Amino acid sequence: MPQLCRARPSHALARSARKVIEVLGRMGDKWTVLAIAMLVERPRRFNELKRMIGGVSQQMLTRTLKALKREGMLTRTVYPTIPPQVEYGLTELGRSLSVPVTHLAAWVVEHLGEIETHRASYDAAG
Amino acid sequence: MPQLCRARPSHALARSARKVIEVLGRMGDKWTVLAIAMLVERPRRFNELKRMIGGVSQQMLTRTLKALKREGMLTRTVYPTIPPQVEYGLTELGRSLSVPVTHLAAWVVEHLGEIETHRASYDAAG
DNA sequence: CGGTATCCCGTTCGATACTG
DNA sequence: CAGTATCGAACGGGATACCG
Repeated sequence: MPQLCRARPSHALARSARKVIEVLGRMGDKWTVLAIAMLVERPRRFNELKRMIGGVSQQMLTRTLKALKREGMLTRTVYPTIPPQVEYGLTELGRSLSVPVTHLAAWVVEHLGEIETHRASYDAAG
Repeated sequence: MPQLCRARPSHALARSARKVIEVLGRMGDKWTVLAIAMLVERPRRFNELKRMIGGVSQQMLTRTLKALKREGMLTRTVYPTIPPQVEYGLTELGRSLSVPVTHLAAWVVEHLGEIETHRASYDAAG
């Protein structure tokens, strides 16, 4: 693990900063994390994902999946049936990413109450 | 830890999804992660952070720090000297967040080459 | 079914200038 | 030094309609 937790962690991060935040930015892409999370269990079809996530437009889901495929996070398998089927699944890279992402998501879930308390008191009093 | 890695992880995530992705979105906020990373070592002053991060506008850094303060991730200490000094430091909450964030950043650093390879071949051939 | 194309609005963000 | 104010440019992202 390229030293991030070593002597001067900030510098190690700063060095690869641009590229890292770019990829990290994708995690913030509203749907990326959810899409990955939905696929941890098993591969799923397009509309299946759309239903599960809920509130995502067809276009945004398409964009998200395409971006993830571009980065080698998931596979896209087309079954030339009628009507056509397209199945998305995590690659090994995507599966490996899902680990730290899940941990981060777990942290958020765990501390959500605390965060909202802070927000409330900040907004109320400053 | 509200079950995220249990039987049906996707559903557990989907339930708190909206709020989680909102907070997770902040991680994607271009500079949030970097700001947190820069403060892991020790508290720092505004322009010190600005210099370290590099490429961030004064306004965006202000916004980022304000948002993080609002969520209780960091403290803001004003020393009424002339010229004024303002020091930012991680709270316990922020420090606890820095753990999974650092892991995720480490994952990105570790797999950056792989990701870029995928992107290149995707862009070249499709 | 699983997309792509088009339009259009709100927000984001950088640059610049000004304040305490 | 550490902000706030204001202004455009760029982008994200929804709605809709159409294609293979």
